Amino acid sequence: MGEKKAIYTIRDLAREFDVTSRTIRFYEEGDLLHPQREGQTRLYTDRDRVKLKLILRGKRLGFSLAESRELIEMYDPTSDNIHQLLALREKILNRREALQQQLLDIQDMQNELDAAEERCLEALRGSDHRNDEAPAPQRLAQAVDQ
Amino acid sequence: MGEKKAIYTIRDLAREFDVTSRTIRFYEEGDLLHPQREGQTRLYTDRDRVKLKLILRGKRLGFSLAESRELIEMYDPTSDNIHQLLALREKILNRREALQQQLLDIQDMQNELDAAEERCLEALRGSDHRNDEAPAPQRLAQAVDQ
DNA sequence: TCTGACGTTTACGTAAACGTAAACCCGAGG
DNA sequence: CCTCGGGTTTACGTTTACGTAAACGTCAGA
Repeated sequence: MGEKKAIYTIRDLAREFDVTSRTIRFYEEGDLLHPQREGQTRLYTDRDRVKLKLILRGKRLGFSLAESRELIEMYDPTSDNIHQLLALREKILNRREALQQQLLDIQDMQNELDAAEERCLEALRGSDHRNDEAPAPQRLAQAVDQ
Repeated sequence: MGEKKAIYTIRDLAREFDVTSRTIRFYEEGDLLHPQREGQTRLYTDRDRVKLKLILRGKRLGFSLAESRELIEMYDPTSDNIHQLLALREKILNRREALQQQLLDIQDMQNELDAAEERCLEALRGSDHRNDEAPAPQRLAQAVDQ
C-alpha cells in the first residue's frame, strides 16, 4: 500500500495549499490541528494534511473554523457516548440541508451567469443596433423573482 | 401581467428575509441598495427586494458585500462602455470557475456526510459488538486523500 | 395625553480570521 | 564568524459585517 510516513514542515503545507504559516498556526490556536513537535518545530503528518484540506474546503463553502472543527470531529467518532452520536447525526442532517440550499443557490446563480454573459456578448456584438429588447430594469426582476 | 407597484417598508423586508433593519441599512451604507425616501422613511420597491434577495444568496455562497455589489451590477449593464463589459465578462468567467469548485466541494462533502452518517448509525445500532472495522484514523485519511 | 411600535441618525463595540511586526533561536554554507 | 533562510512566540492591527445603545421623530390606538 501507499507510503504513509510522510512528514511535512509548516512551509510545505503552506506552499501546497497556498496559505501562510501564520494561518496554519492560527488553526492550531483554534484547536483544529495538533502537529507533533520536534523541539520547537511543528511537524505535520498526512493526517494533519488531510485535516488542513478539510478546513480549507470548509472555508470555500463558507464554514467558520468552529464549524470546520466540528466537521473534522465527525470523522473521528472517538466518543462512544450515544447521546453525542445522536447530536452529531442531527448536525449532519442540518449540514445536508444547508448544502442542498447551496446547491440550489449555485444552480440559480449559474443560470443567471449564463444569461448575464449572453447579454454581455450581445451588447458587445451589436453596439450599433442597440436596445432591441426590454430595458434592463425588467431583466433583474425576472432573473430572481419567482 | 402581475401587480408590480408593491412597496415595502424596511420591516417588511427584514421580516421576509429574516434579517434586521440594521442589516438592510448597512447594505445601503455599502451602496448595495438605494431605496426611495418619503421624508425620512425608506421605501423599497420590488426591484429593491430582488436585490436584497441577491445579496443574501451571495452571502450564503460566501460572497463579500463588495462582491455581491458587483454581481448586482452585472444584471444592470447601464454602462455602455465596451471596456467595462469585457472586464465584466472576465469576472463572470472567474465566478463560474469558483462556483464549479464549490459544486465539487459540496459533492465531496455530501459523500462524506453519507459515510459519516452511516458510521454513526452503525455505531448506534451495534454499540455492543464494537470495532468490526478498521480504526477511525484510517478513515479520515481515506475520506479526502487521493 | 400617554404609550407603544415603528422609523431615523450617530457612533462605539464585537467576533472572526487572519496580517504584520518585533524579537528571538538554530542549523547550513561561504 | 556572519549571514541567510527557515523556525518560534507574543502581541497589537485590520477588515468585514453587522450588534447595540443613545437619542430622537411620528403616528395610531386606548
